[in-house]
Amino acid sequence: MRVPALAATTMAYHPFHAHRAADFPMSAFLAAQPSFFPALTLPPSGAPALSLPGALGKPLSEATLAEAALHVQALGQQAAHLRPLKSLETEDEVEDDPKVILEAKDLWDQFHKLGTEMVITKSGRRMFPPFKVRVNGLDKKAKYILLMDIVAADDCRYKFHNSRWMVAGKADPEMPKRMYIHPDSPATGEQWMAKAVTFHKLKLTNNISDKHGFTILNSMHKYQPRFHIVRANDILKLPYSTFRTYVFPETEFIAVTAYQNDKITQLKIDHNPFAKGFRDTGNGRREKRKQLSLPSMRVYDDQCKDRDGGDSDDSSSDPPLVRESLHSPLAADPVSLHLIQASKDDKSAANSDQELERREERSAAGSPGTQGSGAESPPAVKERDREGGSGHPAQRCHKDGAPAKRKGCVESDTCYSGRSSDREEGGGGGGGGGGGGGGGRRRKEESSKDAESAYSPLMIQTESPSHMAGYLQSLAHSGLQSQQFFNPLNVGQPLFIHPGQFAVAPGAFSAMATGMGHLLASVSGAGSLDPGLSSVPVPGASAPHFPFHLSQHVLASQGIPMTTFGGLFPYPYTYMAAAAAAALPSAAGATSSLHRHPFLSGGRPRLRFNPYSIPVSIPASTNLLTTAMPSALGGSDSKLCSRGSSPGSELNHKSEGSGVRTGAGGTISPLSPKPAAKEAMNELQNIQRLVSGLHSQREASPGPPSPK
Amino acid sequence: MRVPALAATTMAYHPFHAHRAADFPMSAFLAAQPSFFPALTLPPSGAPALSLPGALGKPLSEATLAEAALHVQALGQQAAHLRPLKSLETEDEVEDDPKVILEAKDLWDQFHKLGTEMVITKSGRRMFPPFKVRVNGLDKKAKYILLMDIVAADDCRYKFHNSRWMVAGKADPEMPKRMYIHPDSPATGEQWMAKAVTFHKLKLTNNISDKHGFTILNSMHKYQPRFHIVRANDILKLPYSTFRTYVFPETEFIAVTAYQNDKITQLKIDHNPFAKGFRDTGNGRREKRKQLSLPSMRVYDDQCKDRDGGDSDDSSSDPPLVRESLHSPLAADPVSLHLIQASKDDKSAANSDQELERREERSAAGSPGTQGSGAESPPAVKERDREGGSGHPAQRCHKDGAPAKRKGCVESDTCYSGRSSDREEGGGGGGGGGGGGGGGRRRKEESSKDAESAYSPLMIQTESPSHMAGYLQSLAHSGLQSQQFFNPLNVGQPLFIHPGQFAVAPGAFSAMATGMGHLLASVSGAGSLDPGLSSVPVPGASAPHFPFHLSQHVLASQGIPMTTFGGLFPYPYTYMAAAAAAALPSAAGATSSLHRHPFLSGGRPRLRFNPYSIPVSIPASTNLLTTAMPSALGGSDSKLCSRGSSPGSELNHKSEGSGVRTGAGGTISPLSPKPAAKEAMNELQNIQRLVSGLHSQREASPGPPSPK
DNA sequence: TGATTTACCACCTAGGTGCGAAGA
DNA sequence: ACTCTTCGCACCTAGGTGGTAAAT
Repeated sequence: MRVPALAATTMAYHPFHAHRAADFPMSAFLAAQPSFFPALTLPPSGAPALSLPGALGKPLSEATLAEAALHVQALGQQAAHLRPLKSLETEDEVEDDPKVILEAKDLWDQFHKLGTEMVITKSGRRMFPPFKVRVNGLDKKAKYILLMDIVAADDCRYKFHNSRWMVAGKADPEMPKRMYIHPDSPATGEQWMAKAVTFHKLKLTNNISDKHGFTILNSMHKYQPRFHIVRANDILKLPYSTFRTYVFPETEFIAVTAYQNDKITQLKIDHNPFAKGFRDTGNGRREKRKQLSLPSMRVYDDQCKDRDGGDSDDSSSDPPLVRESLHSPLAADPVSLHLIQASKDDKSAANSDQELERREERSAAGSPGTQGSGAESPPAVKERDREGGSGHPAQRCHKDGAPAKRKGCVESDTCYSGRSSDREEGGGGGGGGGGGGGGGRRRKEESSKDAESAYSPLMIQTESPSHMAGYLQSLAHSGLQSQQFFNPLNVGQPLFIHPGQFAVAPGAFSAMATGMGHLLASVSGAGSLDPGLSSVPVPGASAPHFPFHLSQHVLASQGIPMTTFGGLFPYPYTYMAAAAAAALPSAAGATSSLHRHPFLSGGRPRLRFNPYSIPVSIPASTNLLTTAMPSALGGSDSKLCSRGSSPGSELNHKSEGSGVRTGAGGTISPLSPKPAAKEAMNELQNIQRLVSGLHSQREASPGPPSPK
Repeated sequence: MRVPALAATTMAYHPFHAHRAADFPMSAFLAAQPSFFPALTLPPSGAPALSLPGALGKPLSEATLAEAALHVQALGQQAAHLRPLKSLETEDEVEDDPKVILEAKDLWDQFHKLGTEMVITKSGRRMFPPFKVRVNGLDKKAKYILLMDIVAADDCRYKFHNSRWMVAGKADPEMPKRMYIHPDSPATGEQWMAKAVTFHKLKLTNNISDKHGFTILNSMHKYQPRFHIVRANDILKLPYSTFRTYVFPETEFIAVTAYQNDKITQLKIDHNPFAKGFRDTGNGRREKRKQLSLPSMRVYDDQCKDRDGGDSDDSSSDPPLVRESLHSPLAADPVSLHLIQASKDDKSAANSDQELERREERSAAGSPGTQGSGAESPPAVKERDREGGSGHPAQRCHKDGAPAKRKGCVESDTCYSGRSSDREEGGGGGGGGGGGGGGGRRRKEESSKDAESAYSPLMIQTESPSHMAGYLQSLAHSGLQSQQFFNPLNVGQPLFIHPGQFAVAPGAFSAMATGMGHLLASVSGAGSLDPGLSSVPVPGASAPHFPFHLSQHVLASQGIPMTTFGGLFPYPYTYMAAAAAAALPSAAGATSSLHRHPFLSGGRPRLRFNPYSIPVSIPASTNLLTTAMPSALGGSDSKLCSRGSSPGSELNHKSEGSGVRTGAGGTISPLSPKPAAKEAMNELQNIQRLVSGLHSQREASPGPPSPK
């Protein structure tokens, strides 16, 4: 147990890319890299529920940042150090150190291996493996707002051909993405930690005219869900707050209007209670899917009825998640077993009783077949940071093949996590190793430019009402139902450990996160690559549009057009940080980052903005600047995590041999605050351009991010 | 249209009655009287969405109060004056003037006429006519918390014998009642006003060990739902905020474990979509209820699918409400028709477009059979107030029979709104006039004592966190689902007009409400009586228990024991004001009041407190003091509103002849602040007694309240 | 025996699923 | 042909209703 695998992440700058009218690909960039801005990811192993100062909102000097980064780096290599560091005081008077665990990680992994597909319909469709996480390490009394959004994972459009996902051209323009604020927000850390936080209310649609506030996606495009934690007691303060973003690569998916991969269909039918009618239980379910002998029926919903305490989010009808590894033949992959086992091991943040209970449940119910014995050596990750410094490669391969960069598509037939149609396809038992797609081929499309340190790590905690207030008020947290089901055992445990939990100078991490840190390192569990980091502070936005999406249903019911949100952003600067996710075996390799305003500000109805877009009213005149992470780092990854790996299609598919857990060779990506500033400026300008109708097409600039 | 009927209410002091261990009957008192503390009720007719200063929390001199009262009085007689008064500045910088309309009032009326029954089950049961209101007059930007609770309506236990509800003894001890905070709270006035606010998530149960946070009621006991509006941007501030309470007498009901009155059963089946399976639609519904020929099927759910915009509250499965008068034979009561018509008339707060739209819908969809032509001469009500002044009888008989006092039960076979088993029982068309119960017999059980103005209109807006914070945090507004259905036409329109909308000295009314005003007059629509008013400031409570019930489901899911709430109250003083509800024909005669902490503080598990109970730690040594409203005022009422009227069983059952609309002879009840003060003191003492285990039995003191 | 209370059930409403035919 | 998209459906999950019969 306790694989001390840590991956230090570095910063990467991605050129601001405006290939879509009024659509800021920012989100896409971030999504492209499993890890975003500065953030630390550590294996939960041995990490008790640290309540270290996760101070937010304080600017930090670069020097401090550097130190912090170093600290992180050091820590990143020895998770054991986490505990002793715990005794630091926070700046914000609030001690938190969020740790996020993806629920039903094994189920997600099963889908991920096949190439997850999510149906999008006009009327809105839920995600099937429900996006559900458990959060620990929050300050009990402090209030938090939890959100999630779904951003483009790359620039490609796909097609499912010959049982494989192939890149089918460049991505279509993205509709502005919305931040889905968990209906229980804001709530105290204690409340959030009391139960799993689910977002099953979030619905996906392909209806660009959707009035419900659902997330509009493009069919046949790849997306990456993201989870954000913001310490704020009022949604009105969201814009001025620091975001801690967590990305679980295994939740990546391709939006479809109809399932393409029969295996995915079968997996959905096998695990989604609502599709029970299609199971081969003797009843007359539809034809099709006969070939795939799927003896493992009802694995998902059995023993899943909500445990007491239910989960959060609202509504009632949310099917229970698989508590542990499924015995479905598709899940019999050896790799799965290993990962699952690991999951059981990671016991980070074992402070709360409930957490302990959860663990116990997990262990007790653990499915023998899928869980091996934890303690695989996690990938040793290196971290290097600071402005202009060389990048630190964030290891990441937590059961996945070639991580690499995402952005950019090669219009070839490179398969997307094609899935080992051959492997583990057969029936019951353990499947073969990594099957599937093309080799780990990756491209660095993001052109990294250096921006002048035009702005310093300014952490403008603007508390002024601003014009946004109006929008906010009209939305103000609208309570929705709290979920009552879903209480599966914690299968996947996030390996991410927030910087706050490290004993760096008080507030160091927070400062980084809020102001310009961007130095946080992320620990990648299995030697996964793509430690892409990007920090994109955007100066001078002053538009009043409220980019948050409080609640799809609520808004819809209130007749509040989603278009009300989005629009120009009222901040002088916006930061976005990304860190490689820790990918310890079994732990949900969440990629997290600290940044500000990760949401889109897609105001004008027709002008589409990505969640990270921040239209500003500054005279347009420059070009984009984005730091690209070394996407082709996956050398070692290829071995352990190789799998389909077309330029834009190999995030984390199919976990391979057990070797995954051992940090594959890591590449170092640059991690410095300055570049971020420059980038911000550039982004701003870019935004300007976009706003003014000038759509610049982002070009892929291969090569690792240039640290400045 | 626009029946200018106005009823001025006066204050009545009811003796504090402690017939139940640790249970403060305060709530019962309030519930007993349709009107509570100082508050104004005015017909919405001609009253555009006034945004008058509804300043809260400012003390006012008695002189001012007197003036205000006079003003109110004058206004009460001429609704037209309302508009000009609108241009006053508020003290709180917030302008609001809440007006509440009960949705599906006609349906409620139908039930009320028969004697509404609500099933309570171990697993929790919703209320059927869903408690749903529309709110107007709120400050668009200010944030409000909306709540509701259900308090005992009297001291009796009932039994259904010979098709009649008879008093069957004294009430059993009440379990602590919880405040059900609407899950969307806090939200802006704009949000609240955008759609109907429903509380269908609130569930009733008879399981005293309920862990879901449902409202625990005693079977065979009568209850009165109440609605509260609190201007506060944080639930944490609830304890220190002013409550504006609205009571809709027609929502009174008797809790049962199984329906007693077949007519009620049939009405439920006819209108509750979920009971559609029991309708006589040829299908094989259960036997029984064959006798009641009920041709009006599906009246409720037809054309009721939620209009866009849905209603608020959460969850999804909330059946739509009848938009207008139902054509069910049971609804054919002539009185109903009249009232309904009136309801259509009141257009107060016609400022918002949506409001206008609603009205249009209402008119358009109005059911001919049940709605007559508005413009019935509203009951001219007289109001007299001021300290020690003679009481002003709040006319109230809004389709109901003898209002009278509630508290106290006569263990005889006096029938409870027995209902006109004979009348309108027959079939389809319009029914007869008021059928039913016994004559308007009422008793003044509350002994009115004069208390020295020991305390002044203190409006302690305690903003300190207090110990309650802890509880609050653990509860903090938990978002629940927003409702998506229910969008019937606005059938019932509240006649209540908050004092704030009158042009008295700025803050005058608010002061009254918050501090000790207790002078607010309430306009009672139909010459109903029971203008009972009671103000009960309770000094020196300091317990930390949090009496709020954020969300049943949420709390339950979070495993937060409801017992956490309740307990001693952390305020030095608590005021409760009651005003007679305006009972214009058709308008939902909501009784409203301004007061603080209307919720219970029932801390000790076994010691039950009523919502208004405020255990204090002051040395016990005095006796109760409650101002009793002239319950026997109903001379004219008897004629118009007579109906079953056993001491504790004749709140508002069966609307009688059309005369209801014309202010029946009004009796004047005393309305003065001083008495209130005294009462407060007495109540305090009473509380003391209760806390110390001394249970004093309240005795009915006949006769109108003795103003000081 | 009679008054209530419970547990269980059939029947509904709501709405989440993938299927499969029909479009585009 | 193909590749997607759309729409109505059958089948489920969730859970709200009163009936019924048994229990209290």
